Amino acid sequence: MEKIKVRFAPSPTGPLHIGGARSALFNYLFAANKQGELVLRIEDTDLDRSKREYEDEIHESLRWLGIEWQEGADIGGANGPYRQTERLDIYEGYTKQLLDSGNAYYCFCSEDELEAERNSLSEKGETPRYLGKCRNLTEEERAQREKEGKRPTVRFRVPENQTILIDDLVRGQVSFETENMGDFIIIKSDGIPTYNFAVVIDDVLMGITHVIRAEEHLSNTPRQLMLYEALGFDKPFFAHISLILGEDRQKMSKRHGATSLFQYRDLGYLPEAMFNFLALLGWAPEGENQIMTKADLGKAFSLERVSKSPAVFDLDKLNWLNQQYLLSKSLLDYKQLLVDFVSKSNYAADINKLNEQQFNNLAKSLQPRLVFLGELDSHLQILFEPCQISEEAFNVLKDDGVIEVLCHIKNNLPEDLEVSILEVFLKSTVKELKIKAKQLYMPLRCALSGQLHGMELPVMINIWGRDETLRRLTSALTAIQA
RNA sequence: GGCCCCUUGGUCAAGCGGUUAAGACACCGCCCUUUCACGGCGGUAACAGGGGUUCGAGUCCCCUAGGGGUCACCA
Repeated sequence: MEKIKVRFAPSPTGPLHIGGARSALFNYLFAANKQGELVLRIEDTDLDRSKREYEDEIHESLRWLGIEWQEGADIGGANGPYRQTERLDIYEGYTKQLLDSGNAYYCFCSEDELEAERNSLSEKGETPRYLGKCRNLTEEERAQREKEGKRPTVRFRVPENQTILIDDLVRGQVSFETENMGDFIIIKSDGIPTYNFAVVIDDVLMGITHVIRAEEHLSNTPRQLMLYEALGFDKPFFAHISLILGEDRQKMSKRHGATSLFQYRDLGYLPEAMFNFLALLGWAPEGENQIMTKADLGKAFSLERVSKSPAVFDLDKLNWLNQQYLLSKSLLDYKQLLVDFVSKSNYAADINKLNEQQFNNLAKSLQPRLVFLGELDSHLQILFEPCQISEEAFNVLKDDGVIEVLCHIKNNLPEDLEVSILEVFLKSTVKELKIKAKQLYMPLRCALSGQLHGMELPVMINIWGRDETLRRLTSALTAIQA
């Protein structure tokens, strides 16, 4: 059987978004499942918006996610170049072929004219489209316009009254009528091909067997199919996957908060969690297990199980997955994660001052608590910034008996603040004062950290040291009595 | 607006003519516990509506409604 080959073809006009990442991921998983190959092609025909830095960022984002490809702009390959602006001479021959066969023609209409045409059609309730003004220009008319200095576009002549059928691997058979399509531009007036044209030629020349892309491309597919036909190319299989929506069921956009992959990386999400999460959006494995490695996912993936309906991006689930992956790290790996993450924060120096024992305790205490590494900051703030007592914490401190408990601790705090000694001390204090554990730990936590939640008290006290701990106790007592 | 696609709990989703309609996240409750977490156990909650087809419909067909996509010299 022919080797499966898929591609991900982003436009370098911005950072890699969640949706793009998911398309890349599905392509990758499909290839992995079939022992196929993945091509990474850069569709940079929008000269104004394409930027090399975005291209680099997209490559970097994909690598971070854990996606690998066999051919691409950054690594080359046998079917390059992989940047569309470097393939202009290739497209030229096919344009000529289409022009010669009468499947394409020059169009001299101005953008204003075209817009006016679309508007008037739209007002009449019809599909805005090109009506074909330049469809049958004579040689003379053409020469005349050229002499006037007009730079033409090249349009594809859409066959009339035809039904174009798409056999889509996820959506089944979808049909479009050519009558409301209008001749579309394949070469812009600056000589650069449009997406619909370049994509067809590249997919064919690069040997792509399966085009897996987002649903927004579904309505472009009939145009591409006509191009395959006119050029005499064999068609690949198509699979259009549904979109990812924000919580308000609208297409993901900036107002949905973090939408680029790197924003999640910077927030401290793990690539393996993101990979797992994205794979589960719009696809479901056969079993009930949700936590799956890259290899598991590759083994299990199939287009038949890809959902047709759009999926809402569920941050709660991502958070849960991330926490699960964080929890599964060894202490050593977890510490490395903390070190890397904290190196970019304000507390790098403070962390550096901790001895190994303290850092181990910190890491162990943090591991079951952090959903994503970005939450680290608030914990370190409690540790290294002056105490700010929150309103809820203050309410706890106002309870009966709190002052006695805090005073007792203040007066009896051991000299040696070893964590195990503190644990024993707190436990015996509970017994000694004949109170419930909660009546000791909660007020003490509130007094020292100003918060209701946080790391184990002995760990924090050990890091603060005797002076700082006493200072915090004193100031909390003062605040209560004020 | 035209065209196309989609519709099972709040969310992701299993189901592919006969099920007590899975599972996961979230939520709630209980347990564990040295507070907070982690963990364990349990619970609430769904086939958009209306017509058909069929002995039987979440599953097939039609209509309606809702949502989404697309109609560029953007991809």
